[in-house]
Amino acid sequence: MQQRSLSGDDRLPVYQRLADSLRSDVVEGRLRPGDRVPSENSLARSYGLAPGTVRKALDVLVSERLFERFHGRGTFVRAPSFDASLFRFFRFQSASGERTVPESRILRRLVEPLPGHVARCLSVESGKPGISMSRLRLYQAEPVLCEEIWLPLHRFEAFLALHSDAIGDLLYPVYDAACGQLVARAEEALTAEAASSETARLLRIEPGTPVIVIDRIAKGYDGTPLEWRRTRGRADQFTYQTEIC
Amino acid sequence: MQQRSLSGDDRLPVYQRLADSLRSDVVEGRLRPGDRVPSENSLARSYGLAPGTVRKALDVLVSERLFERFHGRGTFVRAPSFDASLFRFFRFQSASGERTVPESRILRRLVEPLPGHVARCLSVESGKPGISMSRLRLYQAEPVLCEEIWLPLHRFEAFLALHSDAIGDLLYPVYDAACGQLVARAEEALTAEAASSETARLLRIEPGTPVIVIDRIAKGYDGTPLEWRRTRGRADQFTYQTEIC
DNA sequence: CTTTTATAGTTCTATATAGAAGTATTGTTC
DNA sequence: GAACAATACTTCTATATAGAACTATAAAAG
Repeated sequence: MQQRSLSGDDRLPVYQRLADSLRSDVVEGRLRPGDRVPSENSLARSYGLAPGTVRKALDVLVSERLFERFHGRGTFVRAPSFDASLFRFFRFQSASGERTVPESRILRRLVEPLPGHVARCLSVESGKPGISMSRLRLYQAEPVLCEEIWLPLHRFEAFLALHSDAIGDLLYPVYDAACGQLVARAEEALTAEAASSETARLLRIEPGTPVIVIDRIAKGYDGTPLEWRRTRGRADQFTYQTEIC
Repeated sequence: MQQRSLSGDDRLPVYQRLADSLRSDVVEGRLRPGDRVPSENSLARSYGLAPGTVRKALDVLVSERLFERFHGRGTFVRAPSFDASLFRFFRFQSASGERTVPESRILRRLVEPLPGHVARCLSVESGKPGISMSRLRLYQAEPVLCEEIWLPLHRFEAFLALHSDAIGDLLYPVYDAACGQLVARAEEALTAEAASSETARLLRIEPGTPVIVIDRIAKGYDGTPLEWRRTRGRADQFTYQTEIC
């Protein structure tokens, strides 16, 4: 274990610089989700720091939800979890109450120029080619959500080549495996609107009925936007709960 | 400064027990929002603990957003802020873009038996008397939100006696001043529905238009539910933004 | 093979200490 | 009075150390 030193602005506290260093280990792929982070003592040795300082750096990353710690086992890079976010809020009343990932059915997948508002969100020039998808999500054979998804083609060419039945119910693992694109976090914006005829047909509801609309921009560890997604679902099956203070 | 000792389950870590002790100082009113918390050193002295242990206890309470610290100034009991929560999400397009508290107009205030679902949320028996209010909130003379509010009468009798013009645009300061009821946090549940004729009339929209519905239960520092509130606003002026990971 | 025991690793708690960095007040100088 | 300097107080950073608590693996015992 060789001696390592901290780069970056040396006016910053040491624990911050160590946190930055470890964070960039994740951003640049030297540490991947699920990987074990070196132990506090070994980090202290290899950086020549006091254990307390190392621990404080890890505190930062744990509170960012980038790492997670387990008493006696170690510290690990946390794997982000997204679908909880959607399916905690849409309550698809299963009599039993168990939570399963809904079935996904891709209705359409083709290459088209990215529309302006999507291109802006993805930080690419408007008109550049993108992959456009329509997806329907079903719960116990009932359609519950419909989605429009856009990907920038230059990052996801390998995705086009995939057979439809090679794509499971979750997309992000496929993005990783086929295109090397890791989704780290996402920004969501929630609103409501009256169902268009198209949406109403897909969700089998009356046009004009309120639907919840969730726009999501998924980003990599380095912050580059990877996917734009708009999800619609029946408002009467939706509640978002939160605590404020 | 006399020696103090920690009560509670002595199998818990010392810093947790100190955090519990300070938290109950807030719950039981010995420390109020805005108050200064004794300094880390003086807490260490008075409890006979190492400064690092005290600091760790304060870390807990800061991360709970109960306290806030200022480098060089001190540690204080944080005053909760609620209206940000609503008005960050309803964007009432003011050309200028400044954020002001909307005007409030109480349309109705009377004593009625609490309906079942409200009584349950307020942890009182169904049928017990409550204060029922309708309130309209206006932004630049435009009605933007309408609210139904219920209070348990036995805690808010003094509120009935108030003249209408003694009630400002914000209710929680009045609850505190008139009834000694401090709101510490709230649980909110958000959904959408089609506007009823009543709601449509108040908000000056077409019946059937999607509206956002926010149910809120406001609670005191000790967790007792104090107020039930249902707020409705035009969905087309609403977005809720969040980051997930 | 199963169970128990030892051991080595991990995070977690707690102490003690020293000084840096930031803020508010008080006193001094002009 | 205004500007500056000294001060006392605050939180913040960093070090060093010791042992508790927990987990996984390896060794020993049955």
